[in-house]
Amino acid sequence: MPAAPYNGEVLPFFAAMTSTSSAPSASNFIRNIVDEDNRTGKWEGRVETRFPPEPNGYLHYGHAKSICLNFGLAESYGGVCHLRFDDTNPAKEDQEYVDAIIEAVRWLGFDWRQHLYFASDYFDIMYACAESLIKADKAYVDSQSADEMRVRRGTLTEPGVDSPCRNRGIDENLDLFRRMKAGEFADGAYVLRAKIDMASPNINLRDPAIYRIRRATHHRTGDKWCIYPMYTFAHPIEDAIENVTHSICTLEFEDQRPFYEWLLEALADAGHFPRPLPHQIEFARLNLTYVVLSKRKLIQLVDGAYVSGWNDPRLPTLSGARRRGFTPEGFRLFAERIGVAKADSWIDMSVLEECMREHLNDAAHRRIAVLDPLKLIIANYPEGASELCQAPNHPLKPELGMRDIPFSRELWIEREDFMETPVKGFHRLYPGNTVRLRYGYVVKCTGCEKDAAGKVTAVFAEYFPDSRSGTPGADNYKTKGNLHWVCAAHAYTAEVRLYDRLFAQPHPGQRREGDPEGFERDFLDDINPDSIRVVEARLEPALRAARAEDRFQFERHGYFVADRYDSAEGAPVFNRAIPLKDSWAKSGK
RNA sequence: UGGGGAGUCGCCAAGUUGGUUAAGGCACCGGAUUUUGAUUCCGGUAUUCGAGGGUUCGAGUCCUUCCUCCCCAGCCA
Repeated sequence: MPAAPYNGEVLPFFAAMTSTSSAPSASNFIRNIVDEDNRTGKWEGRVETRFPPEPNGYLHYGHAKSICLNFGLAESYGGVCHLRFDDTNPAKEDQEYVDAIIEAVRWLGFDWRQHLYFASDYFDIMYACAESLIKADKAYVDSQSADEMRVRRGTLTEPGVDSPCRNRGIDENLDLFRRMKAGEFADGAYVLRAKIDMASPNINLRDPAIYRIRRATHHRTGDKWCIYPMYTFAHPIEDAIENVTHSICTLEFEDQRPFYEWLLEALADAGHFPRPLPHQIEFARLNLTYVVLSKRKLIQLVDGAYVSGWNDPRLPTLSGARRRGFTPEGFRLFAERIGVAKADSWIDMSVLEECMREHLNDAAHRRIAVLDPLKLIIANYPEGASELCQAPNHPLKPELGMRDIPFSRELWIEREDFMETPVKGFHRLYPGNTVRLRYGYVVKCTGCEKDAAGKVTAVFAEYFPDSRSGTPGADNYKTKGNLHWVCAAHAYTAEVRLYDRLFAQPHPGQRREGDPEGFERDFLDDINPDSIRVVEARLEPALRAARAEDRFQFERHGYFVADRYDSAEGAPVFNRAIPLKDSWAKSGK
């Protein structure tokens, strides 16, 4: 069914929307942990997760995996998932991103109910936590420069050495920290550090910095603060404040978990938080072929104008996906299908594409579009005459009704559906062959007309008046070919963008066989030069009424969506989300 | 060479305290239906769990040695 513009309602859960999947959630290590917690009663049955983006960029496919994981987990255990903005670094963040992130998560169909939070709302509590750490002699103010700190941190194989400030007295630490807050010192002059163990084999435990002086206007707190907590310190506190039970993050934070636990234990000892404390669990982030997901590379693509912007349909951003015609249901299916584990893995882009097809096949109304028009003239059809043929909106769902398609003497057919001298196995139009014009008549090709350059300019055929679809005579005709067409006199001519994968290589920028030793390949060199093709297509008249974001299957072509930005009332333009599978093309013709 | 993780079919991924023939999905290959060369539907596809030793009546699951890959030395998240 055509998608209505988003109206603020939460989409029903995927399982209820499609007939293609009702598989229960597969078992995974996180669900096992939750099951075990429920068995022991650790959280008294409560499941509370959170999706905690930093508002410093646009969400991409990788975030979709995390969103589906966190919200999906809460959903299936009757819990809640918070949407929390981890806005602890004012230098990088902006309201523009929080708006875009909210829109994207909502688009995916998830509901955080009243649980919309900002780390910046906790700055007072975080500050209080820092003071109590100092009072417990578990934090100190360091006056070393960043360089000095780096040098004394040691290396992967050598222990670090204590800072000269490590044994500063509690009162002095408290005084300095308060003055840091009061704005008495320049940026970088001091930093608050947790006091743990400079010789720890885990570098994250070598007295990590937890508060820094940073004069920058925060998008929410303005200039109220000149000191800001570091992620390391802020995140566990955010989880604890919100009573999060399972704090799910990606693998690179594994080494951070000991600190997460050290901090929360210390704060629980000081009476800030009750036990049990939130449990950090790490999973492998999404890696997808034929695309890049790193923020740095996405920025290069946008800034370098390799794409039209953050919502370019070829970009793996969620705003791009939406514009492309990908669907929330498709993403949920995808998340379910790829699973969750700790092993680094690469998912092939075709898996995502197939998920989109699966949902779209179920949801999209069928329409007819000729993307590369070639004139077909039915010589024995009365000139000036026309009639209406009927076609189902969805062959698998007769209840969705039919629509009328005009038919007359001159039609547009797909250029690739005609061959003057057919290759073997070709059963479309060629001189002497008979095919059915879908929903219309059976027609016999009689020849074609060519221009001086030898290019076919028109194809001729004769129709069988008693072969019309839906009439008794239709059954007397058997054809292998079954072509789509659009009446030339009634066609709606519109721009259609045919998108393809952004990169031509599964691993953009990765060294390939044959590359000279030491050669550094630039991922930009692997951009697919044909990732977009714009055509002027001839569409069946009904398509003129399509509204922004309406999705269709253009029969024999693929799934398309009316562009949400460039479509005007009565004048939609379309984007191809994904082509249909084509075993004929795949066979090499 | 310090620490933390991971290695089960082409790609993902289940595999409870060791117990008959190693889930499932995708892809792929057959075949059936089909007015989309689509969809749908059947059927097939790991004597083997990174490699080698060992324990055991029995090991993907326990022990051991080794190999490979990923992450960590921001006052980023």
